[in-house]
Amino acid sequence: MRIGYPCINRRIGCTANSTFRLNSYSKERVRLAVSNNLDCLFKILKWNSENDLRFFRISSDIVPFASHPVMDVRWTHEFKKELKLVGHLVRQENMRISMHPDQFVLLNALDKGIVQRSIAELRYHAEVLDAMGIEDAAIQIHVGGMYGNKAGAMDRFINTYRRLPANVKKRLAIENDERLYSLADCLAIHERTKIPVIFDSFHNELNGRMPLKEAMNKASATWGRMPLMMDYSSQEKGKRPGTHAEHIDNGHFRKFLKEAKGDFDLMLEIKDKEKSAVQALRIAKEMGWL
DNA sequence: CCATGTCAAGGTCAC
DNA sequence: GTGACCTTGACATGG
Repeated sequence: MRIGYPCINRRIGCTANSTFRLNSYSKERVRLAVSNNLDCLFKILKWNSENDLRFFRISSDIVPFASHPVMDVRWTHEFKKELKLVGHLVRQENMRISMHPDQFVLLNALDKGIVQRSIAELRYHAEVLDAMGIEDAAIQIHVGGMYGNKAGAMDRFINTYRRLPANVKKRLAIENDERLYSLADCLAIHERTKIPVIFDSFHNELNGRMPLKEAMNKASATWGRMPLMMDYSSQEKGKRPGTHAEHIDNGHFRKFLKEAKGDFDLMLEIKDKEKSAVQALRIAKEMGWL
């Protein structure tokens, strides 16, 4: 099992997701941001490997505005060396990588323009991973909207998926969300497409509520010989249901690990990031998971 | 220098 | 049909 956290490290004093306003766009701003982001990403991954955290989500802001028409920097070319360096470290330290384009990527939108922009955004994510030479990372997305007809929306998702470029397709994974598409829905899409399903245990508690063992078994089966990729969180007390915890809830986490089964990599979607990840790692080691 | 409003992109739900 | 909310840090501006 590998344990990790998404995008941001609060301890080492740099960020790999710096961006700027579209209004302030210039070639120089892009170069400055990308240079800073790649430099910091390398430092974070280095810190992670030294702390035995071997799962990390690279921020979609690593190259700001990459899929926007305004982009006019050939960043894959200009930062070739730095991108390769990251990939080298990832392979050397046996780390697993994911990326998670946000809510604007909707492969099943009714509007063709939205679908086109979504595909462009996915292409960008695949280009980052191509340039790093990381073939087996996941680009994780949700199924999308319902548009008043879930079956139709799922059909549209599948049809668009089939037309995606190969470098996107080989990395795309879908994740159950907390309101619209449950794990069962994602598994149904897997049946028709073979897309791997990332299991989010917190979302499953809010939507679907498939028993944990069954959920993990079924999601695992979608990954073939690769370990299941999982997102984990717990409810922040006193906040709207669905709010991610500020700190890891030790009791909840131990209970989860007691029930969990199989070979999986775990991403802690908890707000204090590497702090909780370090603690989770300690607990998992205590309980004999690694 | 600090406080506050704002940020590429969409969808859903309550009213 | 309109506005709040999702979710989040940090950019950017105005005082």
